[in-house]
Amino acid sequence: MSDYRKITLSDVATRVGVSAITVSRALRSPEKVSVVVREKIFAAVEDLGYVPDAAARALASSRTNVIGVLIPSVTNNVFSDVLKGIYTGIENTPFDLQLGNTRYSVLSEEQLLRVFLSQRSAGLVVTGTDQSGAARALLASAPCPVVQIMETDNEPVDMVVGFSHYQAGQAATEHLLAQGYKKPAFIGARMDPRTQRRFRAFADTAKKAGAFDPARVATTPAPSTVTLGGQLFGDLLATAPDTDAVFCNNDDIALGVMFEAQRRRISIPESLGICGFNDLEMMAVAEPPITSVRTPRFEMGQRAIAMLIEAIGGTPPARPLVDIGFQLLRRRSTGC
Amino acid sequence: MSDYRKITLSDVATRVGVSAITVSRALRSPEKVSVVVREKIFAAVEDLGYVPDAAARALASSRTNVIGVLIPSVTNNVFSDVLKGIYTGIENTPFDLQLGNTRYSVLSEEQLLRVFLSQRSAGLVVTGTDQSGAARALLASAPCPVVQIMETDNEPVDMVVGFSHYQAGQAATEHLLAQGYKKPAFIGARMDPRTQRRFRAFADTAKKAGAFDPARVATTPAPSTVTLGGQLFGDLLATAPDTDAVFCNNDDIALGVMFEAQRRRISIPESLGICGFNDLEMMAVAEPPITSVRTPRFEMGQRAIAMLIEAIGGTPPARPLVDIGFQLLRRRSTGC
DNA sequence: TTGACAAATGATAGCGCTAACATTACTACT
DNA sequence: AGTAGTAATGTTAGCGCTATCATTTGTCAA
Repeated sequence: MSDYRKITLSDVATRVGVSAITVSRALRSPEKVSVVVREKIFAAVEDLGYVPDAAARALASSRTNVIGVLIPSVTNNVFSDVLKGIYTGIENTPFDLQLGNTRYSVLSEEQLLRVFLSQRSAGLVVTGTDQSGAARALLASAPCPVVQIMETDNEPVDMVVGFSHYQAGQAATEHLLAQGYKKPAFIGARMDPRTQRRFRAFADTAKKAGAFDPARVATTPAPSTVTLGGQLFGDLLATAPDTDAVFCNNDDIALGVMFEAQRRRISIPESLGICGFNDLEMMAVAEPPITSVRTPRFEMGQRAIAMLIEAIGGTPPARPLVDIGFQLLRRRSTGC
Repeated sequence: MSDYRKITLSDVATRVGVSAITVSRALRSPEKVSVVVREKIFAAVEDLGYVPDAAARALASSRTNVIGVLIPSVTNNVFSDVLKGIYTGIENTPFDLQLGNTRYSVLSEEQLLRVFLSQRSAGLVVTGTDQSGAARALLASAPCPVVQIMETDNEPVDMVVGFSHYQAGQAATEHLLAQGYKKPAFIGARMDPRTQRRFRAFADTAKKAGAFDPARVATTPAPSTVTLGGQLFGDLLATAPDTDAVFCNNDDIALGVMFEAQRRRISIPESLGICGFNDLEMMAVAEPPITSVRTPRFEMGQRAIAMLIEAIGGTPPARPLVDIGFQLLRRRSTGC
């Protein structure tokens, strides 16, 4: 690779005996080049191992094949599942991904957005609908399609794929109440906007049933872990020992609650009902299996990219708002 | 953004009253520009909201700020922890990340490598040391620094940050034997090269103690999940019901084994010892807590990027081979 | 056969930046 | 004051590709 000269368009052109622009056309819009020439060009490309220079193309055409993706965390299970869907969605397309980690900061998000826009991204995927004012303005006037993912509770800028976190929280809470639990609690970590909507749903629904007590709410801004779930459950029992059910922020928290309950010999589901969120794969096989709300994370990523690519191609989807739904999975941890 | 003309270097230059190249220098190597001019330039950049065009820079300098990262999976916990380290490592550096998902295929890996090399990546991070012959050749003659991560068992191409999976497997197996287990089993999914090295260590170590029985090995090429752990454990008990300990491929499998054992009322650690691998956060708080081998995944990513950036800067680290070690965490699941 | 028109190909310029060399401004010393 | 030497800035050209417009070739009807 050291004394290796880069193979360029004109190398291919010379080899075939045509001009560089014809090679460019053969690669970009093959239908504009005669079949004979086209095939000779493809053969030469293969032969020489020509790989187009993305930077040169971007500069010349002032377009890129880069889709910018803004997510708040690279480690969180939720987003890695969404990412997997996104990666699957761009497979066998000419698009590349550029990931931006906002770390749950609207300011980082705004800054990354500026970078992506200045680099003429072909499209953008952003998480949630709670951007800063400036960021929303940037998105609204972005020269490329934008998909917001994760939630449908707010008004989207362009397209959106998600589900209603409020409705999901409501469904979970109603389930706990329907199972006969009288004193439900909420445990939440990393109270991001979506978690907050779920909490609001919990509070509203419990209130309506006369079962809401602010003492039965344990939250923290720290990122959620199984350990933290156990600790918050401990805190909760200290202030509200009569708690008989917990709606957890997510499944990590729920697992922590389960382990801590087992440690304290609190019987699940008799003395304690547990409901998680996201339905991680292990929830179904835990002992006992844990009730959770399944969120179609992989599909969300896939759909988002599919819509984006369609829109980049010039045919924006008829329905720019996709509610991908959720599903309450009733399991033994809530007496099912 | 629609009828918005891109702000370029010469816009800034005109504003300040210098030539474009001076602005370029002020941004690239500030020490070559007088303080007075430099500050005026910075002010103008801020003022106009100038953002350099990465494509133009790449084309002109035939260098990029893109570090290519090749990992076999975007969802696996192990790699998402490594990724987190990598992301942390490039924070506040001028570098961007481009992720390539090889999906455990050496062919995909080779292809992605070609793309990254043709796009003049500033540096490369690749997973493992088991590339295809062609890929190894590409890496060996790559015009940029390369860091291999995850394992130190093989000869690296350039730099490497990892640990010995063989030694880790040995330590785990010796621990099971030392705890008095006589009939240890191995359960593994997604038998990638690193898992295979751990298995080889298990087999060698058990053999040496006269405790190896091929009937007590359950593996599958499918990706590991908690559910799969439970199933493989069931299979294992069907063929080797006298198994008294399990060394698991990873913690997901170990959790599955634990839940399945609980379901079958097999007491842990009395009738069954369980040892996992990776030490996911929840292992310490599971009930019972599960013995595992802690692997410094975050640190591995961080160190890898730090070394790479040093090398890109022209000062390759003195020791290009970093064994970052591992740690056996003895917990109740093996009677500790 | 010729003209009209479409299809196929080519020539030219320029995207925004930096490498390489050229020039000018400044400093220090004889 | 003059000169060498360095620091600061400028000029020119070109990275590899594509947009735009120009030209050539091919096709078909009259």
